[in-house]
Amino acid sequence: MEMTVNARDEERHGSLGLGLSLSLSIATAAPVEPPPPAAAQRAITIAPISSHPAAPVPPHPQWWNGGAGLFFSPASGMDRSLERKHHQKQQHEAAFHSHEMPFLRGIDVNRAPAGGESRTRGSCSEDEEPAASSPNSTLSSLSGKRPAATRSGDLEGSDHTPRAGGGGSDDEDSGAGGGSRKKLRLSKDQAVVLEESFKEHNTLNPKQKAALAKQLNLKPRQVEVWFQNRRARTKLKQTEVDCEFLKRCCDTLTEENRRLQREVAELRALKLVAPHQYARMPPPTTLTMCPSCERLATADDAARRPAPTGPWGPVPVRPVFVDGPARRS
DNA sequence: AACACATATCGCGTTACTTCA
DNA sequence: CATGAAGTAACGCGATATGTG
Repeated sequence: MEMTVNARDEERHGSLGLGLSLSLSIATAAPVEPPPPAAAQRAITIAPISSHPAAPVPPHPQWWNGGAGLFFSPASGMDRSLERKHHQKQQHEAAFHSHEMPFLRGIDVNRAPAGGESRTRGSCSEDEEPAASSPNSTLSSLSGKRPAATRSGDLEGSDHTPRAGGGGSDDEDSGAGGGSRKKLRLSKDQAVVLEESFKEHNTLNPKQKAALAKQLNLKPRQVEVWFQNRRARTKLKQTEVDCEFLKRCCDTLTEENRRLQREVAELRALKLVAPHQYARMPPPTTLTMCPSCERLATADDAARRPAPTGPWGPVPVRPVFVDGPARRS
């Protein structure tokens, strides 16, 4: 899906959160490419953002609905740097005040950590905590299928995947071209704790990261990676939801366009057949723009439609992806 | 103050591995 | 059992922010 490219642009420019540009001409409503079938198959919980204010919504990219137009305020107008600062400050404060994460209590899924790690990107103090094994995790294949990536630090060479032949101290063997990307499967308990943490805040400050890693007997880097992937998943799901939503918007506008075209044709015909009558008629259809929702509407619409949420009818509500861990049925 | 550099973190795209139908 | 698809941990890279000399 090309949306990822747009999503990156969107992020870089920090303007439109949709990562999709819906260019709709009234005359020619551009068809929106349907999402891949996989997107439709996945179970996606859609919660209207306006009707469920208490529902979990993506933390800082805040959407608000402006009718047919979707608006995006990146963290209440903050740019990315400010947003990050703000977020970090928020989290530091949270860490200070709560001092511990309630969901971390009673989690002892792994055994005691053993050994350290080396990192390419410098040594973060909390990252230098002892690494841990994950006995509850499913161990990946122990035979390397390809040379380890060039990133010598991180999880490569870590000891969280014990070797078949015992040992399992430092897996430097992975670095010298013969290693593999050792992928552990997080245990259910670990995943649950991470999910709980993610629900509270989708980014972690170093303290939280370290605490979480310690509690789960994971490396801080693993926690970091998990959160990064989790954010990516959330964004992907939201993009899929957005795609569906925009498709529906497109369909609606296309139908509206057809209706207006028909109306124009009828009026033209009427003008040809009975010009006198036509002259006495009030202006047939006035295309106006709703000031609040920026929706094109006709005078007929205004008279005809009830206005529960907007001057000219219900305002389309952008669905927000409310997610849990993705699980296959 | 301006600059260079190191470090940390992020998003994104990708890869490789695991799990399951 | 083999296989393909889906899920996901981990990686590489570039961008950005921050701290330090």
